[in-house]
Amino acid sequence: MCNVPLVHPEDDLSRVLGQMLDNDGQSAVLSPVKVPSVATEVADRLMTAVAVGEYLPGERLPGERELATILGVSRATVREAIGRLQAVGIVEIRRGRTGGAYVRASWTEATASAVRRTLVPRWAELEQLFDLYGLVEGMVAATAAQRRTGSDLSAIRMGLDAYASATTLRDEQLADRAFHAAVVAATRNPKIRALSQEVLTRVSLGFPVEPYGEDDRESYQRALAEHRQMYAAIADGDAELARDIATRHFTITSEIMRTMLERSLSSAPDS
Amino acid sequence: MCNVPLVHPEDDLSRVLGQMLDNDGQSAVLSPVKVPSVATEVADRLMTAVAVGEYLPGERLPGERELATILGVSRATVREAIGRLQAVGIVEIRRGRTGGAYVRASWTEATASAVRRTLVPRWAELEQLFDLYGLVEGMVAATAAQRRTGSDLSAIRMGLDAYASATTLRDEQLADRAFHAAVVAATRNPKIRALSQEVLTRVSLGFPVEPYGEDDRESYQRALAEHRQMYAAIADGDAELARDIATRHFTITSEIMRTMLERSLSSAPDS
DNA sequence: GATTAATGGCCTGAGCACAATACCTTTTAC
DNA sequence: GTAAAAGGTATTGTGCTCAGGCCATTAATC
Repeated sequence: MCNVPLVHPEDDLSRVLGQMLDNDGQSAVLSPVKVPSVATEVADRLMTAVAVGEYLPGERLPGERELATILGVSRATVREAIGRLQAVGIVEIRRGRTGGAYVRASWTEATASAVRRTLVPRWAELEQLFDLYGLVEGMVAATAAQRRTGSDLSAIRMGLDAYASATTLRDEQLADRAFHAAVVAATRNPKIRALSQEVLTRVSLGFPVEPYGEDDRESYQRALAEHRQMYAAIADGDAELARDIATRHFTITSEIMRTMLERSLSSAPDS
Repeated sequence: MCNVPLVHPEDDLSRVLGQMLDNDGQSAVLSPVKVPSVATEVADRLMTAVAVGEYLPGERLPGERELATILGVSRATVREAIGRLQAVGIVEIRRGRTGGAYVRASWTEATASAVRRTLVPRWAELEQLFDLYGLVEGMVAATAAQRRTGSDLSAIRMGLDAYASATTLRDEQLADRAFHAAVVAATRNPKIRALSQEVLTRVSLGFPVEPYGEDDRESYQRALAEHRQMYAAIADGDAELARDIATRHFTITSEIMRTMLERSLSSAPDS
């Protein structure tokens, strides 16, 4: 009654950013309001989880009931969200005792179809996002180089070593995440971390786009080399070098997206 | 039936960013879902408009019916949103023929109260946002320096000249907006513009925080000098210089916020 | 000074998304 | 073969939002 908050008191103060990142850079202030449904929000979260590698191909998402509890929504809403991931080919749903939503592992026609339906209409927008992604990650790396403490550095080092010694795809992926997480943490600003993760999600559109392609040794070697360079630059406190390396490094994502797009177009370029 | 989009097809692809920028940088993927109401979204839009200078102190926002039409929501929703801005002291509502929601011009107790209720509980978060703001604007300036075309440069020049020759507060403000808008446009990426504007809004929390303080010549001179330096750096294509200048320049905002906070605390530090 | 127009303030009813809950069906572990 | 665990389905209630009309207030206009 006497404590009406400006927006949301605790949970939500910056969601507007999303709204604006959508409609190009136009002043969206006077454009029609569009509030996402809860189901859409949940679908976004799950996509993000997959994109970030929280759930790897072949792994199972939490059950519907569990997700409903965790997310604080009804099971019907979770079902609708999962249904969208299924429709788009991100997960495959199995019934029965060991059932659930499993992240799709390999490239199927359903995946290709999903790629066509999502990447093609958005490609122009994605080009802008790739650009932004590189810039933001460059900013992150440069800031990390300037601010990293000794413990930050050792955390990054651990991620690097783990990545270098990874044998399985899973280890590789985990180490990659740990490395980048450590770099972002070295900026010592949680908001930067949030920005970085969000831009990644927007860029990847829900597909696992980290260099986890099936046994792609070339990408791995390149990523490893760039990780090493990035570590060195951050250790030296060379912000500009770190920025350059990071900006280049994260073009991997856009290249993967490009590859996916081309593959989907060549496989069955119909509707 | 066969075209289920990943998230939203057209209107909404990045809103999640907001959600995540809120909850620190924690992995918000498994946290409870919170979808904003339409009323909250509208309140955010209006706050943004005021923060960005779309409506200056003393000016009137569009009428309830008009806003409802423009935003595509019901009048009841607009009313609720405006009610929040009023409760928080951003606007003052007048009735009758020339009535409407007027942006509060001067420092009132209601403003002080609003500041206490919004700034104080969020100060730690705001410090992080100030930091992010400077980094992002530095990134913008550096990118602009690298990519600006001749026409970009002349647009920036126009904004600079207009700012230098501004006599009224209104002119000053408009020129400042034009200058910064031109710089952002020079990055040639609408997504960058969206990011910049959003971070500004989050930082300013709905208060007009640009250096439009009542006849503050000192701030004006400083801003003018920094604008000149920034223009020169961008014209020279000196990305690093532009970055440094911009990062410093945008500390003005955080300083103004700091001043507001101190003023509100000294005036009536009760609830 | 009376009229009129423009505005905010208020109310009602319909529609819809979501939550809560129970129950059914399928599949697998034991 | 049975029980457990998971997805599939249906029902009901609630709160938010919209649409629309009407009232109250103020100021411009005649």
